[in-house]
Amino acid sequence: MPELPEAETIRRQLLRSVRGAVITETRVLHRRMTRNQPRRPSLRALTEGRRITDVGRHGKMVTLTLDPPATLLIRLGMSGQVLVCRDDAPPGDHTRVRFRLRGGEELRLDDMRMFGGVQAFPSADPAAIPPLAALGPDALGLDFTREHLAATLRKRTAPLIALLMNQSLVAGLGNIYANEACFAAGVHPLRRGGDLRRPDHAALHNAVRRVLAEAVRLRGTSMRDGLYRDLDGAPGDYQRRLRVYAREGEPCLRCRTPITRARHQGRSVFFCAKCQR
DNA sequence: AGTTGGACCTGACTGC
DNA sequence: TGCAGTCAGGTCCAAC
Repeated sequence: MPELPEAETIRRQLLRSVRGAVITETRVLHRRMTRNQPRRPSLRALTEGRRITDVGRHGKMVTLTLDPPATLLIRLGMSGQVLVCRDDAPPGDHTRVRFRLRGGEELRLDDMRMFGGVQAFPSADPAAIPPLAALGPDALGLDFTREHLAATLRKRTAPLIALLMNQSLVAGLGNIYANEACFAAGVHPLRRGGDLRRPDHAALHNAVRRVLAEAVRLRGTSMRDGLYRDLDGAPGDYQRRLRVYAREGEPCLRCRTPITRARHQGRSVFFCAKCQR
């Protein structure tokens, strides 16, 4: 599932493969993918004829900086896949948006479930791009400090797992890494945010960074449903390192207690009832 | 303002 | 074999 590590893997590969390329033609194969784009300026007007000068990321969002100045925002949703291929390669069943590049290549967004999307803005300044400005600090960025985490959780009554996945508080965590970070910190994911104490903040902050950094190193997590693939079509390797996610009933790797699965707001929450308090 | 629950979306899987 | 039901989850929106 595309969370920060998967988005970062794609960002790095895009940087190598499309930086410097000029978009010559933009085609939207399914309208849902551009549901957030205003009629004017249109996606086409903001992308065609512009050069990709940089590829960035904030949380789970991938940004292509264009020249003349504009920004193309890519959200992977839960089944989004970015591909770079020849522009004459036939589109797949789930190919949704195609950006033809000068020189015969093409940047594509495939997305079976269409929770993802693309949106372009007439500025290269992140502060001028509302979806980016609404995000909290990137979970691997310098602004995500232990103090920020503590202030964020203070007085909150929602469960920790929900707060960690709230992108306006800290950007980059989805269900998999939020569950893994809670385990690594030894904190129960359903505790109210405001109930955490200073040692919890320190452990959790440390755990978030450690888990995400390791997942980036292993190029993300690909579960059995096979939805996440990188730019080359290769799966990530972090699924081998999962310690609680999707391990209901299996022994905790620290204490052998069977992992518990609970439900919160329709999402699965995984934890060790003995190691996480 | 913070929190909660449903809707969106499609393919894989399960049980009868 | 076929079909209905369930599950997965990022994000947005309405309701409390």
